[in-house]
Amino acid sequence: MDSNTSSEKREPIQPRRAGGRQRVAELLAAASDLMAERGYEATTMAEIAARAGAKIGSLYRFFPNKEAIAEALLQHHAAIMNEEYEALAARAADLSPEELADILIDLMVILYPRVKSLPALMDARTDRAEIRHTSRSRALQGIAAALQVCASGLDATAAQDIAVVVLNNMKTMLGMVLKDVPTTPAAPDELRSMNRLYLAARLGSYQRE
Amino acid sequence: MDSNTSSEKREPIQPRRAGGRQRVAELLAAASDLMAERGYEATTMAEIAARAGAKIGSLYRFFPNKEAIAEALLQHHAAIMNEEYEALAARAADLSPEELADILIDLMVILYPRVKSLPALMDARTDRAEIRHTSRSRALQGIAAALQVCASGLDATAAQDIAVVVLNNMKTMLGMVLKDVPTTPAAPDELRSMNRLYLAARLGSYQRE
DNA sequence: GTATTATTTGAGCATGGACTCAAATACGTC
DNA sequence: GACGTATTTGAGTCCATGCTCAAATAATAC
Repeated sequence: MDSNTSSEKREPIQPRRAGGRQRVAELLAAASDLMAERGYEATTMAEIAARAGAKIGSLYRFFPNKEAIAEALLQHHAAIMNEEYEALAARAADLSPEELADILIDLMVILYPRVKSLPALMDARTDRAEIRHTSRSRALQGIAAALQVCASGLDATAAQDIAVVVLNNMKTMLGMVLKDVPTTPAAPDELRSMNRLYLAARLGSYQRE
Repeated sequence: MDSNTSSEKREPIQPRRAGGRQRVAELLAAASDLMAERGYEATTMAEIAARAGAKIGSLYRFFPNKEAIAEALLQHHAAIMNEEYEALAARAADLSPEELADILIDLMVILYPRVKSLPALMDARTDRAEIRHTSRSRALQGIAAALQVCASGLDATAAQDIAVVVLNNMKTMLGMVLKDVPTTPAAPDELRSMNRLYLAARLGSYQRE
């Protein structure tokens, strides 16, 4: 219906002074917190500015629109996740399936403080399908890689399939811990044990040592 | 900030003619479909009316506000779920843990066509926490009951804990089937086998026969 | 100190969407 | 067919929120 008829997608202005860089950081932090609390849609631009101690105009100086904030946050999250999954693959070699299972199941919980708005952004019903898919793929890839390192001989396809299931377990655990979802006290342990049982069964046959 | 100062919460007008009852049904069906597609927030009252072939004024005759639609839908869903879980408990007695696992894992998928908007309504970030919690509890209770029937001797607390995990597996399966989430083709089978493994391990010891 | 440029400010615009209401119309009943 | 009531209609109100912009202010360079 429209397209790039005239107004080019005005690209974000980069801060050029220390103060500006700090503002950007504060704005992103405020946005991340708010979106984690209320969700993407329910978080207003005015609120973001207010929580960062800035005025709405400052917010729009550095971010052309709300989407841009989401993108910046996802970008940031992606970097952190990459890092973390690489670290995991590095030490997965000398882990038993059970140990790997226990590490994975808590991984999102441990990462959470650094990527608070990730769940809100992944759930949001905007476009942005692309970057969301990328983020998810990266996680799956990271998990699959760790699985393959742990169970050498496991083929890539199976690793992907298992990763999908394990990623869901990780998300479930995060939900339980955040009390997004009311849970019985022992439920996390149940989840942990299911995850362990599953990976032991699925990776057990490939285990060297 | 406000409270019930004056305007009583005008209670919904009940249709008094056949035409009215049909309208209500059409409106609810349209709302359910749209909310399933777009989510609660993103679904507008105008769209709901339009899809039902009605005008906005008709919609507001039978539903005082958007929340009321959500409530009516959840009410409806609750009834269906109750029914289904009772039926399950009735036949759980002569099922092996593995069989029960396989039935449960697909239960949401099978139920889905009749409760399309349930996920959207459970995810929505409105108040309504109460009714949402009720809905979830009912599901957990239903699952726990089936587990206890299948594994007589399983105590109620453990049944609840296991139910929490199984319910999450059910939701995950629904997500996979609906392609809410991109998945490898074999991932559903992985999930199924994990669920079976888990319930077999957890309920196996109690099994009679 | 003066010029230049980055940053801040906040009133205000534009849009969309929840919700209202008085008048018109359809239905049912006698 | 006339009356009463249920239902329909849709233009219009209100308000929240994303976003704009010209003017003020602060930082930096010389």
